[in-house]
Amino acid sequence: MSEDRRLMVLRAIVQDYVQTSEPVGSKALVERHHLGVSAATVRNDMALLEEEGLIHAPHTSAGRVPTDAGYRVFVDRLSAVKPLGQGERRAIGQFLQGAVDLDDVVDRTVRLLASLTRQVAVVQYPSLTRSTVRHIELVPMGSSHLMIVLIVNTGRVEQRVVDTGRVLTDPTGEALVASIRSGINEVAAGVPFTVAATRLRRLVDEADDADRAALEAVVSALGDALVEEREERVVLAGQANLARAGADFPRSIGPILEALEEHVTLLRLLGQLGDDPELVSVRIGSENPVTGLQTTSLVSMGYGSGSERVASLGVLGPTRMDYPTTMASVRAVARYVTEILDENQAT
Amino acid sequence: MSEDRRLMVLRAIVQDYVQTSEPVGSKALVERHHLGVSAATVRNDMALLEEEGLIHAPHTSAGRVPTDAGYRVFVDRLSAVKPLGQGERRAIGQFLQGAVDLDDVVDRTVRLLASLTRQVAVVQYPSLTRSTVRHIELVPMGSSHLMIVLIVNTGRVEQRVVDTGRVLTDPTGEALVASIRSGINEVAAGVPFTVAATRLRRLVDEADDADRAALEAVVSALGDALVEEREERVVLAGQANLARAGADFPRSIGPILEALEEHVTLLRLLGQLGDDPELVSVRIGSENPVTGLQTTSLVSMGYGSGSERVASLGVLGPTRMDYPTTMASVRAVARYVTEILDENQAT
DNA sequence: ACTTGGCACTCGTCGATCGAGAGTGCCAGA
DNA sequence: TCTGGCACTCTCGATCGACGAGTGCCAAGT
Repeated sequence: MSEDRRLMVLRAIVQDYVQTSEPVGSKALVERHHLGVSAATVRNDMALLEEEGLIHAPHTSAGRVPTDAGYRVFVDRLSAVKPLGQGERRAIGQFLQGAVDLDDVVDRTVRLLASLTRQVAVVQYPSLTRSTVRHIELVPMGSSHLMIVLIVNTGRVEQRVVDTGRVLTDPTGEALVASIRSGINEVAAGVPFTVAATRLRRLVDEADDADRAALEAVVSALGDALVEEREERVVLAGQANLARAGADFPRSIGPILEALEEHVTLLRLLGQLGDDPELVSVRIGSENPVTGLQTTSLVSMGYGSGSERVASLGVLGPTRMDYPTTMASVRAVARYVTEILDENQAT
Repeated sequence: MSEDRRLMVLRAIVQDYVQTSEPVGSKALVERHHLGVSAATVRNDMALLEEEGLIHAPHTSAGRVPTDAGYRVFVDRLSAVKPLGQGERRAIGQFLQGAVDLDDVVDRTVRLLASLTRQVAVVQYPSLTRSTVRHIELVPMGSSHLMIVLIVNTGRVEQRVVDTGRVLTDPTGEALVASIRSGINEVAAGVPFTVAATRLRRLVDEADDADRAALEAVVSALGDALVEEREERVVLAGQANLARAGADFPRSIGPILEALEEHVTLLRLLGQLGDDPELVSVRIGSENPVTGLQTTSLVSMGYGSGSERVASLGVLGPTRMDYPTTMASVRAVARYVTEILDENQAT
């Protein structure tokens, strides 16, 4: 009857199984945890847990293994996110502190996360669409080409080259470039991408006929950059950790590696977070819609400037993972990266 | 005695083994290739080849398998690089043509190479140190900070933020920024990195005391960017192909994945090319100095603007690979990428 | 109404044995 | 120098049986 004890048993099973990676039997359980009841009682509880679909026996005479649903209950009701040790927190800070630009921050973050959790780490680049324009620079190239450099508040830089169809090297041309430069920065600097895109379009409509063509070329290239999908990028690290945990994957790790190369679906996955951005999101095994990742769990969290989450990062591993510790690491790293980005962004 | 025939036998062994991935015996050989001699004769040749260390029998009563040295001879003396089919060439062109900036070129290239060869592809970013400065832009941020944007002739962009320690928002400050901008571009634009670095340093020495500090801050940040090691980056794709070829790797693919995450050593490896930049370089198995990659072969080639090779790309796979086809793909892609970069660079 | 010890039963694992098949090395003859 | 023949070796896969872990259920205890 005691539901409480049944959950204690579930928790014990998860913990033991995570540690030993072998199906856990009733006898081993009562030996390693002081549950205050006998093995036979535990067996009865196990039978119930199996009926509820929380655990499962690989074959008649082996111990029990948690199902995806079992891990779900464990994560939701039976575990607390372990705070990280002092040393680890300091290590995170030091490792990320030395980053020199945004690429470097992302690079260091993903490696840090991989080595901390010993799993595959995934970090999404801060998304442009939710970002703001910091500055747009125009650099003449050759006689009629302009290189457009778009600088984003997260520190990211995008560039494009366009042909204006006009000679820009004479005084008139130089004046034109200067006027376009100041014009677009006036309406777009400091403004979120979506707003900037519409304002720039309006700017073109209002322009003199004479300069319209050149301005139009610049704005349309910028528009591409502002909405472009390619901007959504992810970086991975720690794939080797999959091989180490090879025994956890029934059908070899090939399909998992394949799924990891589909950056587009990975991004979609990372984008689906829970409601509360301060919370770590966990997707377990078959909860996961992506083919190939259904034997894995994804622990992820948003990060980025202040309360606005601009991107996500996370960790992917076997469903048999140490959730409390992994969740702690992911959360700590996400918070740290957010801090770093805030500092860099401080105008 | 006939050395020629012995080499024919070696070639046949390599071809069959690559295709079937099973040790090849004398009988199978005479059936599949018309060598004009009997199985017994082939056996004698095999015994000699084994003495020379070119082939090797996994156990007493199995067929023979080429050794690393055997593959070496095959690559050097027994194979011609197969030209690619018309369709493939066109596919390469189309796939790379749509690239929008340097990141995109590299990204597409690595994916293309991976899917073409069905192996792990490695592409090095065009190295900065062998590149030239196209333009340097300065963007004020806040009251005393400057963002420095360095634009490289390959299309790459680097940026840094420095604190000049001066107020830049008043007229004096704006003039200072303008003068620094024109000063550094005058000496550095269009110039190779190494030269630019020394010229910039001289510029600082000659500056007025009043503006020296601000200029110095800018130049020292630029100096960092010009020599920085982080600039050396590689991108990978196709790791999943390792898993597919899993049977080829005696000790699981873990160590290989680990080695692939050591970007620094990967870069060193890619940097070691043969003398002739037009030639594809092949490093086979144990020829490879990196721990973990000694069961793999690396097929690589330099690429980049015109005759100056600025970086390398390649493919990593099991020693049992189809060398002629792989070499053809690598060479074709390298040439195409070179072309694309040349176009983009055309001033 | 739970809990507990006991016991029969089920299966998967491990190791040994064995036969089949593939391939070799060597020899004697052309 | 090549060829056919033949004895030998070694791996691979299947079969078998003992072993052990773990369960499910039952009857007795609290």
